[in-house]
Amino acid sequence: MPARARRAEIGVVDLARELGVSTATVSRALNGSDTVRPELAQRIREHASARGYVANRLARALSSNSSRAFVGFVIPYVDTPAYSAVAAECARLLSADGTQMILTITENDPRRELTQLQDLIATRVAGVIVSPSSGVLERTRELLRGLPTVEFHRSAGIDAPGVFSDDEQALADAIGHLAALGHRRIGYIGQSTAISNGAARLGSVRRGAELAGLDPDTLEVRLLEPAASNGPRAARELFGHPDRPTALVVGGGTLSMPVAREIRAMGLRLPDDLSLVVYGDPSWFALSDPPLTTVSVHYPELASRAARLLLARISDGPAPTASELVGSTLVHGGSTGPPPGP
Amino acid sequence: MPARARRAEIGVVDLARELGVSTATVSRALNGSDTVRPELAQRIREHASARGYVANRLARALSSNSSRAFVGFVIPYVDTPAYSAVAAECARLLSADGTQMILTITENDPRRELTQLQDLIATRVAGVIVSPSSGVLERTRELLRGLPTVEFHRSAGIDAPGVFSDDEQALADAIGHLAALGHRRIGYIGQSTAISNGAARLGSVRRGAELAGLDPDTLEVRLLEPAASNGPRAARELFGHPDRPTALVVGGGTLSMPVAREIRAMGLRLPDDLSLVVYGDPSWFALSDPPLTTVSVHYPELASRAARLLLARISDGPAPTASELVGSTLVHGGSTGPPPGP
DNA sequence: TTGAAAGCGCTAACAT
DNA sequence: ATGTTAGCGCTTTCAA
Repeated sequence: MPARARRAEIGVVDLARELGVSTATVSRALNGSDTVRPELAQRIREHASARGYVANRLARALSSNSSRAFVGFVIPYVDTPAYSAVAAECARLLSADGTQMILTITENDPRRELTQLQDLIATRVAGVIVSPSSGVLERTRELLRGLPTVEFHRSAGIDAPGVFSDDEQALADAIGHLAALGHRRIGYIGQSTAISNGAARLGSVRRGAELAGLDPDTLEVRLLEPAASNGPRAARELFGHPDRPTALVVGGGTLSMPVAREIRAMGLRLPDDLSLVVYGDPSWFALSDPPLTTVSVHYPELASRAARLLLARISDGPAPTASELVGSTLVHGGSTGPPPGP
Repeated sequence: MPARARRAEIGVVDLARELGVSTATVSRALNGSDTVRPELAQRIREHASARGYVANRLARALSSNSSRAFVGFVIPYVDTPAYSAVAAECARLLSADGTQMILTITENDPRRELTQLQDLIATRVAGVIVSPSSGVLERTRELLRGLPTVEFHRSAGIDAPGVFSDDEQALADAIGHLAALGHRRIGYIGQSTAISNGAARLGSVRRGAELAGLDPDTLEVRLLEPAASNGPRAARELFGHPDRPTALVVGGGTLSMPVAREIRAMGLRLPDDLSLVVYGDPSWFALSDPPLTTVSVHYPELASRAARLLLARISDGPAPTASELVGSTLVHGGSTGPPPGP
């Protein structure tokens, strides 16, 4: 017969005792069940709030075996607008729903991703919003299939609904724009095709080239894992010699800033020596002189859709099953112009 | 006699039954208690992992009335490096400790801040890392006092240890640098003194002026709530006319980018028309031409100290009580030079 | 409409 | 070193 530690906080039993009702009635009143006499319910709620009662979310979630107390938010990084903007908006919307958001950063490491997902399941999260790593493990896929899941930015190839940026048009526009200016040798630095959107974006760029009457095979392509240090190296490879392309399109949010910095550090003038199109949030590239032409992704829109999708999935209603696309747009800065004359 | 829903997952009782031991022994083995015969413990752990057992964190936290399952991370915004870099590092370190981080965004709204804190307490978080809003409510302070708390960036005036950027030297250096270049009329756009570090930074700037032999009262100061839209307005007020200061120091991470953009939009050339010093992470200002001189804050260092401080506070050892300061440094870009000639 | 009591899955006090 | 059992604080079934 254990003698547990003192109980500082007040709980349903206290309320019940103080009001001369049962804990069941208290619980029902506090959860807005309609089987409690309205006047009683009112009295209970008032007393609870007067006593400063706050329900223990752990106990609540453990008891009602399924609850929406927590959701997991699993992303590779958070210190880039592609993720931080989405994290902010999701935290906002979920908080309004009374759901707490557990943030985990995979650093694009599949093993960490798996571990974190297991831990989230151990917390009995109602669902997860996830932007998968580039090498999702099979076991991770299985776990995700057993959980209300919403993907964003990247897909792990499970059949969960997701929210993705549709860059096809904007990337094709970018190539078309460069071709119209007279560029014939165009470089592309993008994400590895191991990442779902890496493949899609490369496809869009190639299609854009075709539409513009260029042979897609003449594109000078570098596909990278989305780590900051990879971008600059690719930039030096492509542009570190006189016989270089006259234009560059960067197809990844994490790559854009480092590549742009490297280009700048190499002393190439925009757009005189090189025309540059980056990817992401144009406001981050507005300080550049000239401001950079950007494939602009609408992160807040993407975020609110992702959050809404998850909320719908973990609610009682019909679960949405279709993915959603948010179109990006080409925003003209001043970093593109005619190719340098011979 | 309730007949609850099916139990899909396996639990300690299953393991105990299958191995012919008690649940207590299973629990002890799994938690690395030294009172279990090593060989048995080993067998239990192997069996558990073979059966894919994952402990229910909710039950664990509820039972052992105090646990380190969760901590809260309460910040005004997350889509700016000052917060996202810290969030990333804390998530990393806490995750390594097996602690899950619940992210909440206050949007600098004191009422939301209070609600979120109450919800975190309801989840029985082991502690919170918090960057308070500008108008922390008294009730919020009380709650924080009852919780292992670590502050960063800003202080709510409770006596919790915290990690802060010490900008005194760097800001004084900035003013000194400008004065040495010949500037006599210097503008300062900073955060409201309602925010702890707003007051500190203003003090540093004034002291820097004194040291440089300038009258601090000649500084042209605008103190703002840290919302993105306030910066540009202040910039226009200070520089939207011919009789303007010749230099500007911005003393806030959220203000720097918008102010710099506005300066640029106003057509002022750096450093010919105006010398500019911003605040934050220099890599975000490196794209500018010239790169901006920056009071550079060491966010990752700050973050790892905050996480470590919280981990120490919620551990058994002696609780750290002292705040830590991380010095910032003035990083010279090319945005500062002599004042324009008459 | 309300109450009694059985869990949710785990940990820990006490006994052996 | 191991087992028994009483909780953690809530929700929910069943009975009244």
